[in-house]
Amino acid sequence: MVHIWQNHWCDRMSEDDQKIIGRGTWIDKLAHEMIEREQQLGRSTSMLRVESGLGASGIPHIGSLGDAVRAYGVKLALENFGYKSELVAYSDDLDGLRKIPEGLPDWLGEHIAKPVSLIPDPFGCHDSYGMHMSSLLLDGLDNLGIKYDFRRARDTYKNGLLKDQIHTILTNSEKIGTKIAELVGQEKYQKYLPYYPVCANCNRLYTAESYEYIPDEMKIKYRCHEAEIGSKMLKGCGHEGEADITKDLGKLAWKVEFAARWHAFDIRFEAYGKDIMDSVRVNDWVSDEILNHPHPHHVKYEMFLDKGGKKISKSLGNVVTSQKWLKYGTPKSMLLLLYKRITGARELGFEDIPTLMDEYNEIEDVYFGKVKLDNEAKTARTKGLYEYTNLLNVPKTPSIHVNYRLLIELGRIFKEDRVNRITKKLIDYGVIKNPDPYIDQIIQLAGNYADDFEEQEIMQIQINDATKNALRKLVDVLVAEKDPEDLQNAIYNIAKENNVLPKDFFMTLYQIILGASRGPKIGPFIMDIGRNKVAQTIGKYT
RNA sequence: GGGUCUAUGGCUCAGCCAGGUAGAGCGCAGGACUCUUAAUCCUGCUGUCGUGGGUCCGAAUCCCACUAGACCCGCCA
Repeated sequence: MVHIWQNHWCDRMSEDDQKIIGRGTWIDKLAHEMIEREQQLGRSTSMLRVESGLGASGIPHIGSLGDAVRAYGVKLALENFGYKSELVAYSDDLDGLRKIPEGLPDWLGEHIAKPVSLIPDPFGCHDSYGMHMSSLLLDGLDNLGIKYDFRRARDTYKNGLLKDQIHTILTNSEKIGTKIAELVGQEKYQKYLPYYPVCANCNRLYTAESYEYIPDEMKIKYRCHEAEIGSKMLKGCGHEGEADITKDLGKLAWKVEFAARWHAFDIRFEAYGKDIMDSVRVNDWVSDEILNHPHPHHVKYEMFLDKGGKKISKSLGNVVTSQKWLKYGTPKSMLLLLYKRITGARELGFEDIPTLMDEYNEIEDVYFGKVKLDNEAKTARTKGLYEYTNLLNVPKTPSIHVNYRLLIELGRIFKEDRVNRITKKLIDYGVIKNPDPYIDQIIQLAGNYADDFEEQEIMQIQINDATKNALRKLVDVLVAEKDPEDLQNAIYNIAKENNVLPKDFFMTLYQIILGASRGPKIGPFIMDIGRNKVAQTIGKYT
């Protein structure tokens, strides 16, 4: 009966031409749309380049990483459809430093408004502040196995790669200024040129105001005066100068810069966060109408928010970074997070790691056919998600699955010699058959999680005289030579003999030994820790 | 002023972006591990899917309106 209906539905679905595109994920759909659009535009499809911008002004959080990871996913999908593609990772290291990120030294204050690539690295390991921040992000990408073509704003401008675009934009500045006001209501570019030179005297960016462009010489006239950065007024140095747009340092304003880059690098796809939606609208127009380069295909995504629903700020210190994530979760758990979906607001925290770790195992089971889903399209999509999570390079055999939450629980209990003890427990439980290097790794990760996110059960241990007597008896038993299998019973009997409710006695023991109100079966557990050691601990309470 | 997202069990959320049986964790109830307490495991319970319309054979899912909350833009990048 049911089958007949399902066939009926399937017929319907195929009549509606619901063919699965690529591997059935949003990534494939996006790549497909993109290819169709390029064909309609009649542009060459010999190289479909995708881009991701990397902020370089603060500690890169998982959102910045997500932009690049997802762009890479699109690249993979394009290749899967038979096209050549590459990912350009572009570091905005000519952006000026606007405020000192939390936790970084105060002396950065004197570098406010300077391009981050001209500020010394506070950590002392890279050529500049900007390069340090970019490197953190690139390191994150490397850890995930993502390949990219790295480019820097500083080199791009210094080598004059954008000079033609800058020239065209500046000679059309009036038209652009009017359009910006019309599109987003921002009027300043009706007065000023959308180009910020770096002041040759004081190295500052936003204080140098450009007031005239000399097309024949490709030079900008500017004066360095006071400007408002954030909520603070910043004094300019009063310098007046000329900047050569083909080689001197300076940069286009964001409202027009993407367009210049898209044209110069021939970019066909770039995702963006909703915070720069307006800039993208303007840039699309500039790209289409001023530079005659049909703008790249886009997809908009929501920001990652912290658990309180606040925007994760790049300049705040305490955020979810890929480096911290990998302390608790595998690279694949992070890729799964980023490839699962792109739409929707997301409140994100480390507490999502356990779910993702286990979810990876679930989709792996689907991929290898161990678990069947009812719906064909969903099966395809889930398999596709698994493939992208493995960057289209799937393992030949499934990994050994151990529930991550179980490992966290065990991690809270076993702190010393953790890997060996937990492995032994897992074998006792029948979860695994033999020790395994991969499982060792997961135990480490879950152990780190247990250590850093221990739920602090603040409780007062109340011990009455009867309990104290019982505890003393127990210590006697523990230090004596005794057959371990009797221990569970012995504890139970000691409680009863001393008129203590077994339930309460066990709880007291957990509180003393674990600092928690519950725990594993206590007899074997005490044997695991060592009788003498437990006797000592209990002794302190008698 | 402009824009986006969110609303699903007691709690936290997944499912929605490619419509086809309403899901998970926590919690709660019962059971298994020779006995009593707990880890763990198994089973079960908890739903007018924010409101009102629309499309469809079929809507948590797509469209429109509304309500409530959050966020982004209107400095700058």
